[in-house]
Amino acid sequence: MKTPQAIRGTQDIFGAEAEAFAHVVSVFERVRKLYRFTRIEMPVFEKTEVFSRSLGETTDVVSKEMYSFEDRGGDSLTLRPEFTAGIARAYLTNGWQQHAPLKVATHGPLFRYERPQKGRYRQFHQIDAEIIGAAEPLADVELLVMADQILKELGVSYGVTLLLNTLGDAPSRDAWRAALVEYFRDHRAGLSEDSQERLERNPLRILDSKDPRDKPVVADAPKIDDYLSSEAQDFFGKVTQGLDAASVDYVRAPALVRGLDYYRHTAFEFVTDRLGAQGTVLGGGRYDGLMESLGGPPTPAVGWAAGIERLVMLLGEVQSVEPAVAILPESDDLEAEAAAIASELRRNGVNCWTAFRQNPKKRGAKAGLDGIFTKLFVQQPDAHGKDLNFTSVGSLEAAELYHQIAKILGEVRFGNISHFRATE
RNA sequence: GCGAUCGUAGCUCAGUUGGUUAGAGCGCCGGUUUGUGGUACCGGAGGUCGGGAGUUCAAGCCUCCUCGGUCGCCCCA
Repeated sequence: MKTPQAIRGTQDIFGAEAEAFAHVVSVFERVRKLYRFTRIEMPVFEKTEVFSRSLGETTDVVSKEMYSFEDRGGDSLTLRPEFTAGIARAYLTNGWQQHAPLKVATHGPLFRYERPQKGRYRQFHQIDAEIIGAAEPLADVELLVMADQILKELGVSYGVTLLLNTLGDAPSRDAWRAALVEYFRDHRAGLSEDSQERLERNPLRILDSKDPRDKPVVADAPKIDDYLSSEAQDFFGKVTQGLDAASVDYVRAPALVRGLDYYRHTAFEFVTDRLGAQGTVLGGGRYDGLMESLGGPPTPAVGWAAGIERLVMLLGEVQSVEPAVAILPESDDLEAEAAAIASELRRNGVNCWTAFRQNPKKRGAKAGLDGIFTKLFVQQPDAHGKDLNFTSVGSLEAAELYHQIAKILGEVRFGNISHFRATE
C-alpha cells in the first residue's frame, strides 16, 4: 500500500523549527498583552462571500487564489486566505461595535491556492493585530510601534526596513489614480507586456513592477503627495510625527500601494532582502472602506499581519537554554525506579530527559545529541545505601541543577557527584 | 497558468567519457565495552536509482512523457 503524500504547499514542521515557530507566537502573545489587545479565535472557514465581497470581484485573487469548495448543503465555503475579512464579519455579526475602538489579536493558519515558493505556502501561518472603530492616526501609530517592538524582541529587525506610505482619503486616492492611469496610457509603449495588462486591470500595481523596463517610467510617474487633500496630509503628518516620537525608523515609499479600493491613508510593510522574492515580513494598513463592502456601517479600521514562517526564517536557531537532566538507569530492573524518579523531579519542575531502551552509555550519548550533558545515574543501593550518582559537564547552571535535585530526592542517596567544566 | 532546476538507502549526499555485484556518513537493528571528564568499538539489515516509454550490445548516467520537490514569473487580500 502506498503512503499518501502531503498536500502540495503544506509543511510538517519539526524540532528546532517548530520551537522557533512557537517562540514567535509566544513573543507576539506577550507583546500584544502589553498593548492590551484582546485575544480572539476565529473560524478557519467562512462563506465564500465574506472574502469575495471584501476583495471586490477584482483580479485573479477571488477566482484562482482561494481555497473554495462546496459543502454538502451546496453552500460555497472558503478556507480563510486572510484574517481581516473574517474579523470584520465577526465585528458586524456579534455586535462588537459596543467595544469600539476594539483592539484584537489572533494567530493561526491561512490558506491560499498558489504555487509554493520560498516563504509562500498553501497553508501558512500569520500573527495578526487590528484596531477597529478608530479613525485616529494614533491608532496607526500604536499598531506600527507594536509591530516594531515585536520584530525587535524577536531579534529579526536587522536588515528589516519599515516602508511607509499614504494612499490618502478617498478623493485623494481617486485623483491620484486617475492621474496615474492617464500618465501610463501616455507611456504605454515603454511598459512591459505585464504592465500593459495591469494598466487595464490594476494600474496601481505597475508601481511595484519587477520588470526593469518599467522602472524609468515608474520613476517619473505622478506622486500621491501632489494629490493629497489637506486632511489627508494632516493625517499622514500625525502618523509620521507619532513614529518619530516613538523612535520608530521608517522610509517613505511613495510606490507602496494596495490594489483594493477599501484601503485608505496609511499603508506599510516591513521588508527585507533576506527572503528571496518574498521580501515582506509584516504588512498592513488602514482599511476604512471594508466594513461597508460587507454590508456594515462605515467603520474606520487599521491592522497588520505577519507571516510566521518568514519570521522563523529570519530567526535562525532558537536554543532551548532550560537546564535538563538525563535519567539513566544502570540496568533493566531499575527502569521503573528511574521512571518514578523522573516523575518526581518533573512534578517539582525539573526538566528530565528519558529514553526507554538501551544501556546507560548509549542513552547518555543520545542525550548528548539533544544537548544534554547532565546525567543522573540510578543504580542498586551500594553498601552505604547510595543509589544515585550525578554528573554534569558544561555550564555552572547545569551544576546547580544538582542542588535542586538533591533537595527533591534527598541528599543522602547520592554517591558520586561531579561537575566538569566544558573544554573547547 | 508559465519558466528554470533537481529527484540514488529512513535522512544528507557520492557515483568518472554510458561498461561487472550502486557506495559513504548519520539513523535503525544486533553485539562488545560494567562504564559516569562531551557523544566509544565491532557487526548487520536496508535501494525496481521517483514512475513509464525509448535509444543502445549495455542506462543511475542519453531522449521523450509523467509525478513530486525547490526557486522564480503571474498574483499577492
